[in-house]
Amino acid sequence: MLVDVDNRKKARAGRPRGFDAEEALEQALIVFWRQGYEGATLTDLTEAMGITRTSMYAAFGNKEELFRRAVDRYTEGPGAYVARALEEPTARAVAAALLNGAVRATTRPGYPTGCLGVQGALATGAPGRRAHDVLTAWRNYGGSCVADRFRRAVAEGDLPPGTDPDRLARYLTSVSYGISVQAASGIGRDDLQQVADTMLLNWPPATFA
Amino acid sequence: MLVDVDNRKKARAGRPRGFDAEEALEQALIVFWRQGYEGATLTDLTEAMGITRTSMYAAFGNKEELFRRAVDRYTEGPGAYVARALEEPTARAVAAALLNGAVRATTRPGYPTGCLGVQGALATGAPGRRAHDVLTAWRNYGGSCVADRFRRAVAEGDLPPGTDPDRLARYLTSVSYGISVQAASGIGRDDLQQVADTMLLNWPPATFA
DNA sequence: GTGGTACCGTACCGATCGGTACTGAACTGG
DNA sequence: CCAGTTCAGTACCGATCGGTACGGTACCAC
Repeated sequence: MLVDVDNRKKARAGRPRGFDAEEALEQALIVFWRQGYEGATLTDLTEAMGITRTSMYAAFGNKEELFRRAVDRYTEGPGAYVARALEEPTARAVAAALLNGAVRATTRPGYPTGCLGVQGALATGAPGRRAHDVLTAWRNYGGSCVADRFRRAVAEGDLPPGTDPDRLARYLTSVSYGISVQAASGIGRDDLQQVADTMLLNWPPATFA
Repeated sequence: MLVDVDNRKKARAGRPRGFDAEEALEQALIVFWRQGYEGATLTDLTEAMGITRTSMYAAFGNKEELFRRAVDRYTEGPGAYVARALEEPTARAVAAALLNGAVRATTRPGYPTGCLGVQGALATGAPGRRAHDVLTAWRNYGGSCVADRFRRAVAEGDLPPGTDPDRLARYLTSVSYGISVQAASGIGRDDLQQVADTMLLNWPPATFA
């Protein structure tokens, strides 16, 4: 496969693509989000994307690659609150942004409830193993970023000395994932916000060894 | 279909069943647990159960019914800690039993990681909708039982007056579901126990307003 | 024994799975 | 214009999906 080094506006030879790949990916993302990797069939996906199977395979490779691309888009779109949260100036603000962001992202009107990173491929058969691994890595990477952020907070005196940043990060992300599961169960935004608020009211939690 | 009113030891006419239905159900439970409803094929299930498709359909009806039976067995087996937790004498003991039970059940050696009730059918396509609904109801029922237990605790003065039992239950179950997701991500038992311990160290959480 | 009944295994069902070969059509560079 | 390239739609691929028809077998009541 030739690498398209110059992928700017310069028109390539041949018939130009007849659909917006980003918009199509957005629709695929929504299907994966609502139905999970295994529950989303090629027919479901391409119908939502408004293109044929052939066009999908030409543009994205295969179902697995499409899923990967959808996860990337999710990370930069509905899941972007995570990266933004990590840039907050204090550990408390990080926790608040993460929890409030989770509540909003998992109950966004017009979008599926819950979190793609949680429900996209939590338990799968053999054909979905790759997707499962992708999301497991996605979750664990996110958790490690939070841990790193808290490590810095401890070093900066922003968190009590002796705080275990890994433990605190795991606790925080657990609540975040719990919110996602509750959202997928149909719990409303206000009730989930109470969960987030409850955690923030008790922040930072005692964690003495 | 005739209802088998007298299903006790009295031998029915015809050739007796050549396998242990309970043991077969246990194996099916494990497959559903690890692969989810949609990810578990009839071939996966029957091979694990050690019986043919015909025997499975004769004994359990169809895949959906088998899943329901597996969920029931899960509730009475690995998930029995929930019912036991609700019988603890204090709200704190309830929370401790629930969290410790979740940690142990989701990281049981020889069993799949995570919780069947969470990962069995969190996001599905149309064919898995029933399974999805079954587990959503399962989770919400469990949550309502915890809320009822906390309502009693408030009435008994076991929790601070003004405590919102629904809110507290949602918070607790969220952490429990979060533990399940983390377990499915491969987080080990010790690390998950820290999550449970962290919550218990901060119990009961402040929930004013 | 004999008839009736339920279990078991094979072999198969239509439908759908993810993925592709092939045929034109639409465009660019020369 | 023409040659070369890429896109799109149809029609199809083998494999597998959940589910079943059917014939043989093992057991019970009588």
